[in-house]
Amino acid sequence: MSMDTREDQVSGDAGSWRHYGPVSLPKPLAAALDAFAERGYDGTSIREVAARAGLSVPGLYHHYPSKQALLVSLTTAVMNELLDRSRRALSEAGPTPSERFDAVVESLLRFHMFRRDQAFVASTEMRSMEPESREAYVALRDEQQRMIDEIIEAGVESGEFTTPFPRDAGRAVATMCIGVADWYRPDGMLTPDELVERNLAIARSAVGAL
Amino acid sequence: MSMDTREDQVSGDAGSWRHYGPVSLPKPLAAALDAFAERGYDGTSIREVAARAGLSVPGLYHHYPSKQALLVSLTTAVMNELLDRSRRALSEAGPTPSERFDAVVESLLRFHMFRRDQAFVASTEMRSMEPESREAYVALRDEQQRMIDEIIEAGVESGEFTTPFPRDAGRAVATMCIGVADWYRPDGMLTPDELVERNLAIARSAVGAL
DNA sequence: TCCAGAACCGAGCGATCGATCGGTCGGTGT
DNA sequence: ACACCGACCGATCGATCGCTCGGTTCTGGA
Repeated sequence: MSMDTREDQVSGDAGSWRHYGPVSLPKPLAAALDAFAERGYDGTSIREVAARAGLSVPGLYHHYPSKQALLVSLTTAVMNELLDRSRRALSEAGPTPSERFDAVVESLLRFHMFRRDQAFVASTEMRSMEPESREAYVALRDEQQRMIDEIIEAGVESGEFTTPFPRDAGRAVATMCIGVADWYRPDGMLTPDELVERNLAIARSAVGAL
Repeated sequence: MSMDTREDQVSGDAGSWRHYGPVSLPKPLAAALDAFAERGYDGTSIREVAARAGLSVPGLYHHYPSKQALLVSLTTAVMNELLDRSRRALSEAGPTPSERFDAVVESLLRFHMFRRDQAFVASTEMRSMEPESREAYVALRDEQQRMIDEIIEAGVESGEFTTPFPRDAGRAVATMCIGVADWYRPDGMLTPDELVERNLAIARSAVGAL
């Protein structure tokens, strides 16, 4: 199927950071994602993943050396895509903190809608990851948080944001965006665009945007 | 130890809704709580729980009929205490939506700080609960959400809150409060009172409180 | 003093877990 | 023609899972 060697880790969509195609993950990873999202990492057997991938158990182990490797590949791909999209959103945004804030928050919101399962699995199964992989994941997560915090601080300095508690507001905004993965349903009453508009407005008021 | 028959489910603290004593859970439940918080429900063996409780496996099964019963008792106790404290906070609060909003949000914030592990386990292990128990849990959760939503709606009607999206703001506020359990650490730099003050201010601005 | 019942335990049940062994099979290069 | 390799699988490994059987020990009331 693939004409090149490495296409595993990256689900890289080269289009706009706003556009989300279907998931585009190797079949075993997609199977693991579905199973982990439904039953959790420890609640999912390697046999279940193999069956969903249309493989035997040894067939699955031919592609991935362990159950843990499935989880690590999954979470790594998730965080890389999230950071990549956030950076692209920032690079297209205007120079003011307000514009940059809107860009990152919108990117975060959209990601947690359209990559809901991946984001959910990654954040809930952090504790199932071995220390080394978990630290790498946390580092990427912190990087995302830092992006938000720095923009908010810049906005407070420039006077565009009036919050007396920039750090706490930053955490609240990130929590709200990540929380989208907990409740968003594609068949909900509001369109993604409407949800982005509303939650972005709430995020703005949380930092005291004028 | 206990002078009466039933003291299991309820950890009821009769004092102020603001005051939190130590956890006060039967030893097996406390053991299950610690283990579930660390490794998750499926990642925890019944032997691990028994060992932490200072019991043999049959000794543990003498008190609780199944692993699932441990989880159900735990989550039921959590939600009952949360709702009880929220209702007491409301009953002590003034009549205006602003006062009532502050009371529920402060109660939610404090609960997720001082009952961090219980709240965390309850919300993350929802999917490990059998349908019947999960529905009961979700019902209590929805009741808590409804408390917030109704207050916000009343505040919008009275003109005290200016948010154009009351439902979305309500979800954002609840998400922020519940998210406290994800990051709060007792040895953090800010005191619980400071964190309540800051996050309450953020919650107020999320609903457009004047 | 006796005993009923609560509280507990060592041993082990069948089932399932993650992982592996020793292969088969089809396609590719020479 | 033949060696080779990636892709895959049936069978099974030892370990561990949730749970139970058949007991023993502890304790308070009659």
